[in-house]
Amino acid sequence: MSSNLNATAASLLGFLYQRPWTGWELSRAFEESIGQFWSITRSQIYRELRTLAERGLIVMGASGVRERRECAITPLGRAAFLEWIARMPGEEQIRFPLLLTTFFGDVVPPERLREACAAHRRTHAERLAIYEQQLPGVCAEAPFSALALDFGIRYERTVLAWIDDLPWMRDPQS
Amino acid sequence: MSSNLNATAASLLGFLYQRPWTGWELSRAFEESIGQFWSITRSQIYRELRTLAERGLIVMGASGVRERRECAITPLGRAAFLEWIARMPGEEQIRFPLLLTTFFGDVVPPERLREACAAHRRTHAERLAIYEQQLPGVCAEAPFSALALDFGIRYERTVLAWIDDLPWMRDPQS
DNA sequence: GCCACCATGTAACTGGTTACATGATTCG
DNA sequence: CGAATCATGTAACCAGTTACATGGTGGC
Repeated sequence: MSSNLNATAASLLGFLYQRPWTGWELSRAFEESIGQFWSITRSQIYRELRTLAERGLIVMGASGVRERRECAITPLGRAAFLEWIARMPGEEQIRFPLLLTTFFGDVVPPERLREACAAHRRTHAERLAIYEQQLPGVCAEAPFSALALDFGIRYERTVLAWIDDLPWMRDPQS
Repeated sequence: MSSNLNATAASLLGFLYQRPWTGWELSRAFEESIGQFWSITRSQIYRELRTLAERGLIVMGASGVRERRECAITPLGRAAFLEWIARMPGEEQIRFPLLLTTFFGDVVPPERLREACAAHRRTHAERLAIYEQQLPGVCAEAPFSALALDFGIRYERTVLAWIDDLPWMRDPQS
């Protein structure tokens, strides 16, 4: 078969594997689960859903209220997903602007470095708190998701520790 | 001014800030330094260099041997870079296929999970070793780069620890 | 002097983001 | 009932990737 799925389309199939969803619901589901490590925008979701439908991997129901349409996976779609998910996953890809700021830090005013790091620290601390709060529930209900969530927790802790150890975040005056 | 630089173009200016480079050299420089956390391909480099030249932020020298052209930053380019680098950096973005595999792991044959994790473990261990070997030199020569490298080291250790704690990597038989 | 490999670049395609439009719902 | 907000989707643009072309260089 060698279904030419891209990872974004495939992960949509992953959700659809369990039950039908609308585009909007999929968007929310991503945001609330794997979104931090596989982010996609709504526009992309709708586009991929369209092409999945064209290829017969899903079927789209009739428009309900407000153009809302449920998408359901087909047997062909199930087969394509199972094939995709069992393949060797590619390398991760990270784009971390704060690391660019650090890398070129010798031309950045130290006060800006401190501000930027402090701001990032806050959002990472918040995310960590949310993850930790979610963990017990997810562990009980979706053990595989919990393993991904565990990565998130470890990742956020790593980022926080790194920020805290930056020279301009430790010295009272740098 | 509000120079509309994207992060990729801006980081090229960051290298050019110090001295002239050719496109090829920039590509190597990225790979060997920040590439893991801000990867760009050669095609992109050439395209961005062209538009930077059109906007007067760099000048491109005459073709030397084999079409090779040195690019040099202009005063306008310097100003644009300084402005860009002092702005608040955006959120990081991660796309980690192995996490998708894990997230949807309940439909993946355990043996495949083990293989995939083992393969990733190897490449992450290799990267960690390289980073650790580079650290002393970088610390001495480019302290800001060393801080970014330190993030890389912490990150790789986190990934390795996470993989090692996955249930299918610990149990003798899962 | 030929073969393999390294260096240099472009073009076309695919995927991701931003901006916009508009129809339901809710709440004061 | 009017304003604010939530839900739903499209279109256009921009960034990133893949595939290709071709000219030097170095080793045998």
